[in-house]
Amino acid sequence: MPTELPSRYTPAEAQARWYSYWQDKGYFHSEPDPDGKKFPNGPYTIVIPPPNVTGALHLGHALNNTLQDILIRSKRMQGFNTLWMPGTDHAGIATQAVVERRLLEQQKLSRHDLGREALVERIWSWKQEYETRIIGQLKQMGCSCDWQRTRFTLDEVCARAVRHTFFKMFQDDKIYRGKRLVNWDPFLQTAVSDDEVFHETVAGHFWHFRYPVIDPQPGEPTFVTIATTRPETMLGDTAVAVHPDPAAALDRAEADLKTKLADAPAKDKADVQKQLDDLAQRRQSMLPGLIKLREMAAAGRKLMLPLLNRPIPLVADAWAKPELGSGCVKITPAHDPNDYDVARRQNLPMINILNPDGTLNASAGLYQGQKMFKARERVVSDLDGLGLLEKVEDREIELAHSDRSKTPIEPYLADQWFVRMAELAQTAMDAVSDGRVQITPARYAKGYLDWLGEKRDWPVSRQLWWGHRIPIWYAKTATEAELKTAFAGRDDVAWQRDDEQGQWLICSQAADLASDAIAGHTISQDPDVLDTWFSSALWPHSTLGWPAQTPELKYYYPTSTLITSRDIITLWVARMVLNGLYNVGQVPFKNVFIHPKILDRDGDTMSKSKGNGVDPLDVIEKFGADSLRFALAYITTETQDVRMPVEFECPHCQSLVEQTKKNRVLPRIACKKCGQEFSTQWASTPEDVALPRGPVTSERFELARNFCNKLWNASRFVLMNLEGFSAAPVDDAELLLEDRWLLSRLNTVTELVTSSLDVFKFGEAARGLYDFAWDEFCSFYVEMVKNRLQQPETRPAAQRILAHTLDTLLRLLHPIIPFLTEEVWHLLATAAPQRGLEKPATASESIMIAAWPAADPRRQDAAIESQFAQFQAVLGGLREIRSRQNIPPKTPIEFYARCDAASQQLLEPMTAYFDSMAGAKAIAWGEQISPPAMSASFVTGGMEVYVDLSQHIDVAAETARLEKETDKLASLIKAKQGKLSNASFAERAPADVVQKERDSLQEMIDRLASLTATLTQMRAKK
RNA sequence: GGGCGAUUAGCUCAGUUGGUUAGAGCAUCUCGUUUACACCGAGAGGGUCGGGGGUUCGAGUCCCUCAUCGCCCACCA
Repeated sequence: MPTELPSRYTPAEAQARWYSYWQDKGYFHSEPDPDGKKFPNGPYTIVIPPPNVTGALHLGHALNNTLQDILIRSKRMQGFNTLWMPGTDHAGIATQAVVERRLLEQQKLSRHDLGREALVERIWSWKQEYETRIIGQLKQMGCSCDWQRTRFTLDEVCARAVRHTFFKMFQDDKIYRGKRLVNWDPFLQTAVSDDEVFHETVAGHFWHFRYPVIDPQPGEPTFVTIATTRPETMLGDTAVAVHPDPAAALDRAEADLKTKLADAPAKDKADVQKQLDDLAQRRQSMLPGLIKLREMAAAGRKLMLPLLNRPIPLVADAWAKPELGSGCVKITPAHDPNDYDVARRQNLPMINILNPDGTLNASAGLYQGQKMFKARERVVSDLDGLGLLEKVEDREIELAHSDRSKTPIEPYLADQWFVRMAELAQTAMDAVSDGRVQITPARYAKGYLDWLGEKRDWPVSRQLWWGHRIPIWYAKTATEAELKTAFAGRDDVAWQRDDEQGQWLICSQAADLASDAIAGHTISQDPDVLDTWFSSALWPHSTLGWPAQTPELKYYYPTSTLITSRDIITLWVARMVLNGLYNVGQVPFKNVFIHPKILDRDGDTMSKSKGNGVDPLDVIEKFGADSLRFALAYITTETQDVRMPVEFECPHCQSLVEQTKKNRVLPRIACKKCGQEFSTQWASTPEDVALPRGPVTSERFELARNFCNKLWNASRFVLMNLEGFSAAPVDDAELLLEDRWLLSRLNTVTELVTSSLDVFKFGEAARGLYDFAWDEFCSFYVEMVKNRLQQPETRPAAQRILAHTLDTLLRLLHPIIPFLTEEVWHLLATAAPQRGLEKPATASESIMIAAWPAADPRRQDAAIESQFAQFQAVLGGLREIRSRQNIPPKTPIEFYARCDAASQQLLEPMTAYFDSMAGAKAIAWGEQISPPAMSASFVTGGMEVYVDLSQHIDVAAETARLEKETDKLASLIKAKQGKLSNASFAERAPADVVQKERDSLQEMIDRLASLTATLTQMRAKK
C-alpha cells in the first residue's frame, strides 16, 4: 500500500476527511473535570477573539486563529483539558453600516424607510450568512474549537450577562447619564467613539471674521477679530474668549521658544528665530489691544454675534492663546470639545445647532434646514456682504471622519450613558502591574497602562438599532411611591432620579418592562443600544454562563491565554480585564499574546477596503491548510509587523501578476504573460463578473508548501521501508554514530519546540522543526540509513529508529500542520502500529490525542553532535572539490586523510557514507599518509584531506580556489593576531574565550601553511 | 507634540544574556534526474548589519545622536 502513495501531497482530500473524523470522535469537545480525575493537569482555555460578522475572515484572522489552534492542540497533547471557546461578535456599528449601505445601494432605501424591526431582521439574516461563512473558514483552517459551545455576542446567554452587568453598575453608581460632546456621524446618525474616528488631511480655509462690539466706549475697538476653519459653527457661538493675562502668556511662549532655540539643530535655528521675531513683533502690535479686551471682558462687555444678532459675552479664559491668530477665539460649546470645556468653566450656555441628520436646526435661524456645507457658503457670503469678512487663508485641515461611514464627523452635544472608569480602570492597571495578567511582548503593557491611566469615562450608548438595547426605562410622570408599589418585592429593578430632565431612570435586569408596568403611567425604553465593546468586554465569562455559577465558569475561568492583535489592546483587552475583575472578581486570562500584523509589500496594513487583502481560502486552495498554517507560524516572531508581497494568479496561465497600489483596486486585470483578462474582488459589472477570478496569494507560502511536501516524501520513504517491521526495544549497544546523533538532535528539538511554544515563540518552533526535518533527518539520516535498510541484520534496528523518529517528529509538528501529520499517522499505524525506543507501545488512534513528546536529556550528547559535525565538514569539503573541479557525479574520486588516531577511529567507519553521499572513496587514513602528487586539499578540525585529481585536474580552477581561500585566511589571521596581541584582551577577556581564539588562530595558521604548500605545487605544474 | 517599533544579501526575514569567519528561504549562477522528494539533490556568488559618535579587551547585539519608514496617543480657534 505505501508504495502507491503519490509523490506529491494533495491536501484537499485529507483536510475534509480528517476534520470530520476529529469532529465525529468528539475530540474538540471539553467538559469540566472539577476533580481532576481525567485530567490531572487541569484546564487550558482560550476564548476566541470573536470575529465580526461584518464579513469573511482575512489573513490576519488566519494568523490569529492558527496561533490559538497551535496552542490548543499542543496543550491537548500535553494532557490538559483544553477548551477553545468559539463565537462571533455582532459588531454593532460595523455590521449595521454594511447592511445599511447595501440597502441603499440595492434598494435605495434608508433604515428609516424600513423601520427598526425590519432592519434588525435583515441584519440577523446577514449575520446568519456570515457566521456560517466564518465558521466554515475556521474549520477549513483546521481550528479545533468546541463548536457545541459556539456563542454570539447578541445571543440570549450573552444578553443576560450584559443586562446583569449594566444593572450591577447602575446600582453601584458606576454608570450614569450625562450630556457630553460626542463624535456625531450624520450618515449613520449615531455617536461613534474616539476610536472609531480617523483623521484625514483635506484642503480647507481659515476665515477671519469680525464680531462688532456692542456700544463701544471711547478707546475701545469697534470689533473683535476671530478666525475659524468652520464658519457655520459661529451660529452656535455663545462667547468670545481672550486670555486672562496676555502678557504673561506671551512671556511663557517666548521662554518656550528660547528653550527650543537652544536645543534646536543648526538647520532649524533660523526657523525658530523667525518665530521669536514674530512673537516680539506681535507683542508690540497686539499686546495693548489684548490687554484692553481683557479689561472689557472683566467689565462684562458684550459682542454682537452677526447674522443672528445675538449678544454674546467677551470672557477671559486661558484657552485663548495670545500668540496665535488674533489672540481671540470664538466659543462654540456644543460643537467643539475645547470650547465645551471653556463653557463649563465659564458657565456659558451651550447651543446645539444641529439635527441628527446633519442639517441645521431652529437655533440656526434663517439657516435652518441647510446642510452644514451649504450653510458654510451662505454664512461666509453673508458675513462678507456685511463687511465682516476680514480675510481668507488657505489651510490644510485634519478633518475627523467616521471610520464606518467615511463621512465627516460633527462634534455634537447629546445625552449619553457613561461608565465611570476611575476605580474600574485602576483594578485593570493593577492586574497588569502586579503580573496577574502578563502581556507578551512586554512592551505592549505600556500602552495599556497609559490608556487606562487616563481613566476617561467610557461612553457606552450608541444611537443604533443593532445591538443590546440599553435596559433603561424613563418614567416622566410617576412618583417614587408609585414606582415602589409597581416593583415591590423585585430585586431586579432599580431606579434613580434624573433631576435635570425631571424623570425617573428605571433599570431592569430582567427581561423587558411593559410600557404600563407602573399603573396609570407610561414608561418608555431608551431607544439606544450599547457600544459593541460592552458585550465583547464580558466575553471570557459570559460565554461560560456568568452570571450563573455554572460548572464551566468555575472550572475554565480564568482562561489561560488570549491571543489578539495590538490595535485592540485598549478597546478590548483592557475592558475585559476590568469587567472580569468587576463581575467575577478574577482576571479573565493569565497571558495575553499580541501577534504581528501582516502588511503588504508597501508596508500598508492588509484590508479588504484597500484591496490588498488575501483570502485564506485562496491560500488553502492553492497551497493547502497546513502550508497556510506553517507559513503563518513561521513568520510569527517578536517583530511587530510582517511584510507579505502578494500576487494575483492568472486563472488562464497560472503566471503571477504582482499586486501594486494601482492594480489592486481594478475590477479586471490583463495578465502580462498570456494577455487574457481576469476579474478581481472589485468586479461588479456583469462583464467583469463573468471573467474567471484571479485569486490573490503570496509566494511566501511556497516555503511551507515545499516543506509539507518534503515531509510527505520523507514519510513515504519511511513507510516504503517498513516492510517486515517488528516492534522491539532498541539496544543502545547497536546504535551507530548517526543514530546517536539523530536521537540527540531529536531530543534537542523536542525541548526547543516545547519551550518555544510555552513563551509564544511560534516562529522559533517552526524554524526548529523545519531545520531538523529537512537538513538533519532528510539530508543526512535518511541518506545514511539507506545502506542499512538493505541488510537483513541491520534492517530491524534502522526501521525502529526511523519509525520512532518519524512518530516523534509528526507529534511535534501536529499542532502546526494537523492534517498532513494525521494522514501520515494513520499510514504509519498500518506499517508500524507499535513504536517507541525503549518500550514500544501501540500508538493512539489519532495523533490529535497522542501524547506530546518528552525530551530525554540522556539522549542529548554534545560530544556526539560535534563528532558528527566533523563528518559533515569532511563530506562538505569533498563535495566542494568535486563541484569546483566539475567532476561528474558518477565519476568516483579518491581521497587521503591525514589525521590523528581519534579522527581515524571516528571517520573510518563512515567510509561507506563518503562513497554514497559524495562519491568519494577513502584510500588511506592516519598520520603517515603520502598524498598523491596531483591533489586538491582542505583542512578541517585538525585534519588534512587530499583528493586525488590526477585523472581530472582543472589546475586553473583549483589554483583560483586556493588563492581565494589563502587570501581570506591571511586577512583573518591578521585580524586575529591583532586581537590576541592586544594585551588588554588577554587580561580582561574570560580565559575560555582567549583560549578559543588561540586555538582557532593556530588552526588557521596550519591551514594556511597547508594551502600555501599545495598552491606552490599547483603553480609548478602549470 | 508624546510614546513605541523598524532599518541585516536583489526580495522577505532570523540572529537567544555583547564572544570563533553574521544565517535561512526566494531570486541568480554551475552541475545533476543515484528508487522518498525537481514542490528535489550537490555546490557557488552576493552583506563595511541605515549614517555618525560613545561604552567595552571585544558591538548586528548596550548607550547617545541623525536620517528614513511604520504604528499608537494627544492636539490642531
